[in-house]
Amino acid sequence: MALGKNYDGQDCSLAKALEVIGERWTLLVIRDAMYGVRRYGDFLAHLDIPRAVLSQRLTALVEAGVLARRRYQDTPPRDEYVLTPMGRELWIPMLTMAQWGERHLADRGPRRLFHHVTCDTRLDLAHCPACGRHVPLDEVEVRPGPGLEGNRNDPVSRALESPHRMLDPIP
Amino acid sequence: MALGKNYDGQDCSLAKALEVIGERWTLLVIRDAMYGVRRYGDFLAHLDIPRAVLSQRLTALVEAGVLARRRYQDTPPRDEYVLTPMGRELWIPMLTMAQWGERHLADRGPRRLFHHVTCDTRLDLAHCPACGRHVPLDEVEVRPGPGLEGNRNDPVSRALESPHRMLDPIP
DNA sequence: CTAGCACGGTTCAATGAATGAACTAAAGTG
DNA sequence: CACTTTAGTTCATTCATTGAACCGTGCTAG
Repeated sequence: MALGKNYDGQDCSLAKALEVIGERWTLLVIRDAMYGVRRYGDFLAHLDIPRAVLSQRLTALVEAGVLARRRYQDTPPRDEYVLTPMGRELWIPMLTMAQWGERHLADRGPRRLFHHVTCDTRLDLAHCPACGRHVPLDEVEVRPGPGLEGNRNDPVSRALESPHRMLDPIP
Repeated sequence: MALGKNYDGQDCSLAKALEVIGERWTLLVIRDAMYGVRRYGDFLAHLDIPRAVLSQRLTALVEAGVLARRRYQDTPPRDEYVLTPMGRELWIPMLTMAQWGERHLADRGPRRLFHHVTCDTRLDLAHCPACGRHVPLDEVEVRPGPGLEGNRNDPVSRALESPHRMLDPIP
């Protein structure tokens, strides 16, 4: 196996998934895309990621089919990165992973609460505990939780200090 | 931020979780522990991982509370690595991630099928679709799926060619 | 009693990836 | 025309991963 991101001999779907989303920074880029971040500069400011790494990750995610690059204005020509349906489906692993972190690594309580907007129920796992239905990403709202530090001042952090519908663009 | 595994400014539970489970190889080590792998040599043979990296990951996971190191015989003294309750809870993010990989990256169908042993239902997501209950790891059985290549010959790969109860030690 | 072996590591040089600062380029604005 | 905004690229340095070799403990067979 070469150095780097592949797990060639593994014959395992988890390993295949990790070849796409397992690199450093990648899942945080996708998390931001789920929050509605679409522009290079917004990712950059919210993640504190080296520019070269962000470029590489965005390109790789577009190639993998997780993000799509889309022209949103012509003068000047500007592209944005939005989640594909395949990318949106990462919502469930991401939520369950974040909730695991919340249970075991957050000493001050949850930082963000995810609610099913159609019934206002707080989510746990992938099914809405109230209505039993599977909850798609665009029916979810994030709200600040008691554990949030709020020590950041970029546009994304500020937008997430109030309830925010997932996938809605950041102002 | 230093180079490496931390995401210091993030104030996010997903980032905190990724500091523990986001490094290269780490989730595959945990996957193997869920299959019942416990010994250094078995991890080594199944993962094709450099020895130094495996040592570092096992030590880090023990420090983080995901694995516990336990003496299982005294002559000669031998330790094994087993999942803690905190580690077992990673089951749900791992399953959902693997199923995402299966849906989008496996061209030949699923490699492994996960069934709820109490009702024999194939699992999708974290709730058993038949009985509606949340499915804990020790009620799950893995079975080979049609997409499995079966080109490996270490003890773990061989054990997983027939149905195997999760967490049961590898023979 | 001793040579060999199994297991669970550590050490080390080489290679590749991440980092952060500086630079580039295209296009619009005052 | 100078300046800004956005979205990158380039590059030297630092750090992590790799794979091969080595180490140490305590059996085990002759």
